Amino acid sequence: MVRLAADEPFEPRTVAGLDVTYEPGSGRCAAAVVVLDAGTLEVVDESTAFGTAAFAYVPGLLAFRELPPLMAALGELTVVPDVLVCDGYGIAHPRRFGLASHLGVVTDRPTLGVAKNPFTGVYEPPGDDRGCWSELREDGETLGRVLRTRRGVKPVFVSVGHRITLDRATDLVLALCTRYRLPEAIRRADRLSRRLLRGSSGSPAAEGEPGTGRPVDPVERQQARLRDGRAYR
DNA sequence: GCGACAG
DNA sequence: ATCTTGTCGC
Repeated sequence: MVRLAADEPFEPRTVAGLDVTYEPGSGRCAAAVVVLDAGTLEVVDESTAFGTAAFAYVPGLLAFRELPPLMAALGELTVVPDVLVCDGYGIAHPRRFGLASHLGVVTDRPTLGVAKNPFTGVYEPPGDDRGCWSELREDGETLGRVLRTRRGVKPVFVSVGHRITLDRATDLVLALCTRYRLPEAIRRADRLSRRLLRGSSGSPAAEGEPGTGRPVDPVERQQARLRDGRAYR
């Protein structure tokens, strides 16, 4: 297994953005993963999965709600991304283990979290220019950064998930924010999951690629990959 | 005790 | 997260 040393340059070639969209009334949801070329930001691969929320949203338990559909979607990818950009928090969590942390451990991939709203910790507003940031702290420790990705816009909250430093996470987020407040990878995943959920009313299991000898069910396919040691190892 | 609280 | 039009500003 290839593992980077703490001070080794981190040059991801592919970056995955992840997101889940929910249907208003029911617990029906759609997860999407969009993989971009880290240099050109062009789409390299994308995958989706339908799901049903197992329980109502509870602050602090987001990972347990979104991990299943996100893992199902990840299992549909044809590539293993170099880093996962999650919609939410990593270490900046009441128990220091948010969605990005979970996804990192389960996939054994570098991960980071980008949140649109504050959760836990205190901070001062960062400067108005793109790239300005302030520390998100709690109990004398640094949990993440409040980062301005565009001049004058509301900052985002960046935190480490797994196998990445806060410096690299910050750099990567800025590199992914070329035109909007949020990283391009997350915006793409958001759009895809929305489109998927809107454009389907009945059968929640109409996904899959026919003709391939692999399992059509996302969960089974992911399990098969793990058995073969080909995914996230 | 009360309020706040990622998506 | 989602319900939702127009509107102000760069």
